[in-house]
Amino acid sequence: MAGKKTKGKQKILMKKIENMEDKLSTFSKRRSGIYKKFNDLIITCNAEIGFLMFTEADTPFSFGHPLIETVCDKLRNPLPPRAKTDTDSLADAREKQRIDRLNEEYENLLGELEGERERRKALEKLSEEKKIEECWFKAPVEKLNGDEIQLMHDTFLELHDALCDELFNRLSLNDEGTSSIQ
Amino acid sequence: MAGKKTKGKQKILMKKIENMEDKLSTFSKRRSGIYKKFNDLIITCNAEIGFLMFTEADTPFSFGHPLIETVCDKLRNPLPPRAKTDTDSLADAREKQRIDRLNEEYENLLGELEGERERRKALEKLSEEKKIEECWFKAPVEKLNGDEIQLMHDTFLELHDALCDELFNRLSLNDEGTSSIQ
DNA sequence: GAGGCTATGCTTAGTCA
DNA sequence: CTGACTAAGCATAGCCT
Repeated sequence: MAGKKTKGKQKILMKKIENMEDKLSTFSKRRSGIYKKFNDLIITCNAEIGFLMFTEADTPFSFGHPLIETVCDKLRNPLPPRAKTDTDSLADAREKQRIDRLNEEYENLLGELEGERERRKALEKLSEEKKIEECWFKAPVEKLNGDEIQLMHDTFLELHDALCDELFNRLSLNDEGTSSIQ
Repeated sequence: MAGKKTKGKQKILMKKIENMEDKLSTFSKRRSGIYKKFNDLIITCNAEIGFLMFTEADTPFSFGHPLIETVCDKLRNPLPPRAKTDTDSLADAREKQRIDRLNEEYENLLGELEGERERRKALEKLSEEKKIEECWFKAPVEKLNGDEIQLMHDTFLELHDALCDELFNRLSLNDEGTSSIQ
């Protein structure tokens, strides 16, 4: 065989993807990839994660383990800072590490705050337009037992089919040329 | 040449890493990797991201887009100003002062952030109550408008991802025959 | 759009500094 | 912890269905 079947993964320039279809595809695939990495960290390092994301169109996505609220609550009640620990050089070393961490956290917190404001604005907008969004899927999937998770999965597939049918019907009626469904 | 220089990346079982040093190393590296992926999504797809994570020891890490430049620089240059010179008592004294100042600012920032969070959560709750009343999977799909159905569809994909991940993880764990999730 | 495939770019475990 | 390096595991862009 001379030619190869596909070009394989090609290098992509780090810039905004203008083509809408490419962008949606990339977004979806990469989001899945990130979620998988979240799971890895949760399992291997026992981490707790809260994640919120909005697309250009303000479509919300979230991920939380355990419940996203639990993670957020932790931010409100940080561990009491150690007042003093100047026992030995080892303690000093720890202090230094702590500065780095605190610095990093402080910078990130600034971003977090800014992000939080943006998100609130987005939510307000959604709320006004009565566009209810992500709620139930924030349920702690991790806490379900095997049967429940299977049932949920099955139910999902059913509903997904129903949605696809509905979408298909509407697209058929509306034809194309207007805003398409993602 | 007979032997190879390193073993390269070896497959890692999806289970909790017990060795503390390995765990810290893995955590740090993977966290960086995830941040990089955040950046990719932000740039290519213009996404807005808020991320919060706690280690077992409740060490906080966060990431937030807008105001991202600061965060990104921080990722690439952990600590620009000070070199990693060895211990100097004068420097140590300053470090300690810095801790207090940072802590103070940190607390202030937390307060602000909490306010924003409070408002956002209130909004989220409003949205949630409205939808969680009825079993979501019984919702009459036909009665949703275009935007709602699109949103619902996306949300299902979210759940599906979560479910698949969960199933996958449980299968992986079962294969290993060890402990439960987390 | 989702799902599957393939080739290739990207990430990272292991190791040392 | 941070950084660097290598090799191999993984993720994914481009295609196709």
